[in-house]
Amino acid sequence: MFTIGEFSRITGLSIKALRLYHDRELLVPAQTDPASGYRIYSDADVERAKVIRTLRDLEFGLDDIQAMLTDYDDDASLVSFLEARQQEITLRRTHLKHISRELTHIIQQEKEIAMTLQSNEFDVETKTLNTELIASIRFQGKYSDVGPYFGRIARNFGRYLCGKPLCLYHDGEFKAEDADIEVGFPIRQGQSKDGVTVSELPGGKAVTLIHKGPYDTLSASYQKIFAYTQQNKLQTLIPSREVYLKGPGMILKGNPQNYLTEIQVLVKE
Amino acid sequence: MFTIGEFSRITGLSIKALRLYHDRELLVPAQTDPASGYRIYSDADVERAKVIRTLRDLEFGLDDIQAMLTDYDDDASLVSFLEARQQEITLRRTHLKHISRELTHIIQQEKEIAMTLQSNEFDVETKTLNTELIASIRFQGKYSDVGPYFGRIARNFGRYLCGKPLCLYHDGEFKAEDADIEVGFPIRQGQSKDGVTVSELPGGKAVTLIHKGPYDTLSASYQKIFAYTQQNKLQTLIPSREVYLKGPGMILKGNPQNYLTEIQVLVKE
DNA sequence: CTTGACCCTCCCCTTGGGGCAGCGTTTATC
DNA sequence: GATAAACGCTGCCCCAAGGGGAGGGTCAAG
Repeated sequence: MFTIGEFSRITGLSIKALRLYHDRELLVPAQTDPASGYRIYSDADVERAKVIRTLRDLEFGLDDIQAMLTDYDDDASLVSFLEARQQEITLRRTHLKHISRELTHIIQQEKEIAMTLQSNEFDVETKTLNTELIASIRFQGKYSDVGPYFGRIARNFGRYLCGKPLCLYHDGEFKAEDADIEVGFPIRQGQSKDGVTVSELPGGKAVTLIHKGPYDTLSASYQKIFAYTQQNKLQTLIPSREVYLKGPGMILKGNPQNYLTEIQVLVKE
Repeated sequence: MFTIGEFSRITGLSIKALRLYHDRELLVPAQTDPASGYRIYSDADVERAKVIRTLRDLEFGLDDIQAMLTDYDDDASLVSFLEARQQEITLRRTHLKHISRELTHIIQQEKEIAMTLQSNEFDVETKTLNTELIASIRFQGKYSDVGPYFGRIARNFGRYLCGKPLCLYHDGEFKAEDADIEVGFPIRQGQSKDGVTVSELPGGKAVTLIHKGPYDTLSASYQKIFAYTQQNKLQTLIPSREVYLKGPGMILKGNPQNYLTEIQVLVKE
């Protein structure tokens, strides 16, 4: 016969838990001293407590445990309970897996951006771009209309995205109203569908500059780029490209002063 | 401007949740009609609500979300939060994985037993046993001492177990007190360690009988077996074996009347 | 007799809302 | 203008499985 403290140490169940189980009639001590109210547990109670602990470790609810202990005396009859629990846990696990993947994705994105921020001095550079596979939508409209198009591509190709969103400007001049804009994402693979075109974006020699700040100050960076191309007698090609290295985040909108946009202009070699 | 009901439909957050977030000052509506107390939400509130929803979908707590929205305006600064959450989720996932494995194990065991129960008529049979790799402990003592030895083997070889527990009786006669008993489990692989010996249990022609009932009635089944061997002029070998197909379950003790024990006695061929 | 360890009951707290009662407001319809 | 349906408000209790603590009784040793 054990006091509740001893019993707690034996079974690994907290005193609070034991009192709760007594209340719920899940584990009623063999005796209760009527005078003092002290609970006195027996060896048989130890057995039952161990069973309860096992089931709690499997994260069954107290009500389930109650039912299992009341109605059954054999593991075989518990199989349906176990299978139900198994299924719940599987569901929960896949859900957590999704969350985990999502988090990993966001974290990785942010880390890449942090590296770009550190390593770059935001000067005009000349580099060779690789040909990329992109999923894109081309439309006529205003720049501010791009949001939903990005959303549509992301929904259709979410699993295959492998880079930052970008815009191609097919006009040779600036147009506020009726611009010929193509929005897209680099993807690993995929087929055109639902109005989204999968195509190869050709690479080549390009003059690039990373612009830091809100989108409405991009023109200053364009000026730098074109100053550079003229100075170096480079002939620019259209479409020009903007790669949105860091814009509004996955969660927060962020400070536009910290947005990073790489402007890429292909030039004749 | 939206009423709480409209806002709820827009954001996918329940009215109850919205009122709670207001209480907690996590999402305070743009205005509150002083006369009626009606909450009136703005477009800016929609943005904030979406952020909150995203974070809730990642199963952040309201307090965490509060902190994230109060102190930061950029995803980059959330990375430490995200990583902490990531780690919690990983922990939780591995825990659930353990539970899931445990459940699968129990369920599978019980299903095997259920099949044995259906397909067998509990008659004396002659069959050929395969050689098995077992992890075992041999000791001198009483039958009732076996429990802890099984526990020790299971702890050391838990991952490699691939069959039912068994006992080998090395005495040629019945001994109550100082029997020479070897307890073991079939395993897939492993090395001797911590007093547990890994060895090959030789197979061969055997006379077997599945005994149904508590262990103290095993003698009746032994009697049947030896009656059979004598009748068929078979010479029995020691050690004899008991394989505990169904004993006390992983969770419940079960009804001893339903215990199943296969007695195996090798015979000379 | 005291002291410290142990035990009791009772109440509040946790998370993220759900449900309901009781009452007020808005809006459309008659 | 009246009325009813739909919508909104606050306030209270509820969930699971205990944890924390207050206030008070009990037990064993010194």
